Amino acid sequence: MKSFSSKHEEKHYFETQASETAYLDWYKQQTLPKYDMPSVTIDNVLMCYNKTSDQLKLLLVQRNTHPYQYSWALPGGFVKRTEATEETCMRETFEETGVSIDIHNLAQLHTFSDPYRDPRGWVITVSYLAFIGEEPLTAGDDTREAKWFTLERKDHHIHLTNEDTKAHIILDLDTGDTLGPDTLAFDHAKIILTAFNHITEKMHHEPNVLQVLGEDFSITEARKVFAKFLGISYKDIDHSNFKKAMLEYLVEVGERPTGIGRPSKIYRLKAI
Amino acid sequence: MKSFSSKHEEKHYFETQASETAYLDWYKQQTLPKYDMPSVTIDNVLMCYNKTSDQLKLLLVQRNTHPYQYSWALPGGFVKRTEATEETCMRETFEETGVSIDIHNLAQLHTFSDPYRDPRGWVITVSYLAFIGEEPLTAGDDTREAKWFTLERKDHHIHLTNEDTKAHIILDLDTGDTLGPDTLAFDHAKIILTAFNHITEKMHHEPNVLQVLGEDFSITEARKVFAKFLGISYKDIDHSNFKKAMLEYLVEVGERPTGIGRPSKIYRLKAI
DNA sequence: GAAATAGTGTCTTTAAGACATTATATA
DNA sequence: TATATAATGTCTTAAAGACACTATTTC
Repeated sequence: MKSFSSKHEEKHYFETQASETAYLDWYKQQTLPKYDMPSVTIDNVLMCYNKTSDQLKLLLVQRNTHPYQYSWALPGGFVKRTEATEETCMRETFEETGVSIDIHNLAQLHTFSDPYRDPRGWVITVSYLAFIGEEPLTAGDDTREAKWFTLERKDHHIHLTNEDTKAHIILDLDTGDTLGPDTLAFDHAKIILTAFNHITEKMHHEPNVLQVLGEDFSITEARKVFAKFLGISYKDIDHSNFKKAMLEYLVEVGERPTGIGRPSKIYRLKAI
Repeated sequence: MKSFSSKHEEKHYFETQASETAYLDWYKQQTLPKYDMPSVTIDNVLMCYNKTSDQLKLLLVQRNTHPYQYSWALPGGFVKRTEATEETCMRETFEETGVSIDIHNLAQLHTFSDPYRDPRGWVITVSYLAFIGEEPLTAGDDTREAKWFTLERKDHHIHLTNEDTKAHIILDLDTGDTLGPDTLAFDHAKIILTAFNHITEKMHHEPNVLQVLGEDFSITEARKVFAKFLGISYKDIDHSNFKKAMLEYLVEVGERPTGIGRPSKIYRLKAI
């Protein structure tokens, strides 16, 4: 075994002279100076759409402990040692809604790192956006109080409302402020607005939002989803022009009776 | 002072009954279960453009220790307890190039979190993109061996070359593989490609890349920068059409003789 | 047939692109 | 005046949008 006259010489030897394998073996045996490290979490903006009620939905979880007791928060949680953040997002989403999300349907939004964004300490969060095709009947176990909120854009505000709990949260689209009677925990208002703007900007060229409609959907259903993000009536989106623009991203897969009226053709998002 | 019959009861009291201030005071006194926490770093894709040589430049630092000894890496470093990642990026960039970057000229790209992306342990990195208007004569202190690489797009490859060290790195734009004689450390090839694609996709609608030209620049200079990212000659970008499209984002601020030929008008990026 | 819903076709306006012309400098 | 460089103008083509019309269903 090699011997060294000083710790510094040993370090220099392994870092620059030894093989990489030898270096890594040595490195793992060292007691490292304890740097301050942050906790890392993910937060997921999880959306779905209810065709029957024509409502866009966002999942929120009510906090029953400090900090932000009684505020609403995005589903999320701590990243584990062996996970990429995408995997954390999928795991947490499954744990809280029972819904499995394909990794390709997950979009990373932004990493929020204000060192004081969590009053308990240093927590950095990576935010994600996911769409699911159906509203699960029960979102999460009862203890965590996960609820689907209806998301409505009106003027320069986003309204988040939940019938069960009578909760009502209002976000200002321009300033990012929370105005409603109820509140969002941490910087989750910022995350939700980031997600909303992300979708609204990109949907015309990458209409992944339509995943909220499930596998198959009609042009009119797609118009309804778009209208939610634009804060207008779906009738203000011209069927013909919309179809012309969207057809680039869709494949026709059949036809479906629509109750009264002419049956609608049904489409599917093209695989990218 | 309040007393509790069990630790659990105490926890429950502070989390749900006490005031938030009381909760936080209590929380900070607790010895917390040591969760595994990652180190968090930033990596900065720092670009500039040399008008004289018409070359796009990217800053890389050669590693002289394991792991990835002798490979080239993006400038970056560990996030400190009191910093947002943007601040870390600005600090590290200043330390390594002497250049101060305005926070508004920093764009967050993506957070890379593969738990095994660093052979030494768990390191999550937040990547940034920054443009600086001038190529500093000396990039960083000598010990860290920071060098400006010329970035050239040819066919489906990106060539990174440095004259001093004769280093040459080739990246495949389609697969993301590193092909050249020299190599990039960690997943930095992926980060550079993310940055390159980010710029190329967005420059027509948000021409922040033009910050590499400094405050004031001509239409032709802007065409030359765009051409670098498209891998074509600037003459293949029609002056008239390009100006028509860009004028939306520019303000005319004067005129400048160009040596031979008609003087060019000079422009500045509109403040958003 | 009336009402409801969806799909198709046409015309207008606007933006994108190709290309030709004009303007201002230097040698 | 020739040449280099940059700016401007015109024409063509393609995309975006407004609007009218046709098709298929239920009551």
